[in-house]
Amino acid sequence: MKQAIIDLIRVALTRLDEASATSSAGHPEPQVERTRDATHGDFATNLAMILAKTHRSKPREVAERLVAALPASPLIARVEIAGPGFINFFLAEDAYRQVIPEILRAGPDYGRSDQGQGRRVQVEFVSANPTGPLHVGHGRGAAYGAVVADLLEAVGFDVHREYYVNDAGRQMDILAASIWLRYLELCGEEVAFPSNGYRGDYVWDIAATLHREHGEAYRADAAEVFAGLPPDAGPDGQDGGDKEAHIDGLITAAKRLLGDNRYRYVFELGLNTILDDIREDLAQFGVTYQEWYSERTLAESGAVNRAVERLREAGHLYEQSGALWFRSSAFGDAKDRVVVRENGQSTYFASDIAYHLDKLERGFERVIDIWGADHHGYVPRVKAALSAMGEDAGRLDVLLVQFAILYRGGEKAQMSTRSGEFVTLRQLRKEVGRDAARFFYVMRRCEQHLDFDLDLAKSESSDNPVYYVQYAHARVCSVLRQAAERGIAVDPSPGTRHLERLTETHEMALQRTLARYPEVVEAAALKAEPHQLTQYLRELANDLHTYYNAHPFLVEDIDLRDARIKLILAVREVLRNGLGLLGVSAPESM
RNA sequence: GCGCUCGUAGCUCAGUUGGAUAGAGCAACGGCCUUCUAAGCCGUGGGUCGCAGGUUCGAGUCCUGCCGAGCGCGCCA
Repeated sequence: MKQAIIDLIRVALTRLDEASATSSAGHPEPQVERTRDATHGDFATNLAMILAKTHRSKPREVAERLVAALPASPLIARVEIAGPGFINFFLAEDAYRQVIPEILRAGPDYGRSDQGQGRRVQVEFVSANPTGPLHVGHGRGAAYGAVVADLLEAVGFDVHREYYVNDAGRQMDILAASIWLRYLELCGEEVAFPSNGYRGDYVWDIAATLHREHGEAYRADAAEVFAGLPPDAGPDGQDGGDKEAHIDGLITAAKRLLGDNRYRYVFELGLNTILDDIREDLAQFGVTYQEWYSERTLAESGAVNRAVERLREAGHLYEQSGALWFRSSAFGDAKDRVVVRENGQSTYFASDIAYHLDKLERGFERVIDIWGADHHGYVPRVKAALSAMGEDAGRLDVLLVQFAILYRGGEKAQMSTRSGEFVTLRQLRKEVGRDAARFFYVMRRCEQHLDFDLDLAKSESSDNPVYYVQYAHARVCSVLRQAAERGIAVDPSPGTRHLERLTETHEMALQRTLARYPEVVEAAALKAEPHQLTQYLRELANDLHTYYNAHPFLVEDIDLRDARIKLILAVREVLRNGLGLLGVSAPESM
């Protein structure tokens, strides 16, 4: 509908150009927007005020000429010039009545478009290290990424969802060592567990699996393990020890005492157990991927070396005190960064460069990374690397998701401060359910800290936005059940018969809201702002509830009744489609 | 110290890329169930858009400087 108005304005512009014989070159794309205020009509454009500058005439005069040049359209009831020079369009009532048959005809496809024209977009999200279960912070990235991906798909992009598995780094070695030490404890060894090790129960579980399946085949003498290690630091870093050196020593000892094969086995057991857990956790959260991309394969395939070589050939590397540095400061980063360490190992950053190069080489037109906001400092260096290799860093968008802070009973509940462990995503799902978790996570702009009120998410009241929207859907279903019980025929066909009977203010408002849905989906997708959709669904639900309270639908007047049933069928379709994009269920009764 | 993000009603947040009189939801107060689910609806009150300048027809939105909050600033991942 918006597009139709833009087209009308374009015609008016060319007519004006022909009349005045001025060059038509360089007309800006007419900006048409929904009005905030119904007294300003349905759509408005500020075009006259923009043109007034170059035409050196008064905005209102330009507006008058534009309006005079507008072709007639059955969609438009009237056009007004208002304020400093706005042109306001009032749609004909018939224009809105087209929306119901359009929705009923399109069904699940209403709101979808081919705007993306099948262009390939990658969305990489969550990508948490497989060193433990996902916590509530990852949950927000998961929900947000999943919805952004689904939105992009809905508007016609070919979306590739990817999880980058950090299966190669030191953290994984620490996990393997942690598992092994717990295993040794199960074997009866006395172990001073390192302050830097992973302490969660899941480490015990994996150790127990190892012990159950392999008995004492992986056992070593604890005294031998800890022999000659630099001392550990205390839990809070006091006592003067070096916890990093200590744990590195433990890893080396584990590799030496177990040998390559057995160490590898422990390592893989930990990785696979946790990855399976993450995969299952996300699947139950309604989050799935096209690809789980292994960091290890990146190194093994030589991609990391190739990326480093490309930087070297481009002349952006230099050596200093034994390490190889990338001159990222020449590309907008705050300082230069090491890509290959003094000990010959490449850094995590080097893998990241290779990974992002690989993304672009795979042919994605746009690459979207969704990171926790604590990683924001890495954005400039990754973009710098792409630029330095001659790639277009503009193809990469990094969206930073702020933390979610859980509240219970008005108190922060995010951390159990004792163990320093986060609440897991699984616990959250168990407590508030998948629907509430999905909805709450995407309710706010991603740059905004999220206050996640657990009590509210669980409450069965209109205060709870999830229930509010879901109830609107259930309510329509309930009315339809009533109709069936009373033997009233429901015709879901997309015809326009009797729709002219919809004249109440509530009915016009509802149709207006329904007509807006495709615009909301498009904006939410292109701007990666799922909260626009949650916001919209609350509005639509509100319109429905208001209507419900004001007018009975199943009235004696058959024509009016049929029209009203079609209207609420359309509402149900849009609620269902919108909730579907959010990964939230649309229950038929509550 | 430097960088990124944020600052809008008592609370949680929107604000259509610079537009018209800044909006919702909670919370507070007052109404509406013999009628399709009251898990709902209607009404009332509530604002120096952190502060100060600047840009222009027009600023919550853009620029500068302060103030405040969060997060970063490793040859860690």
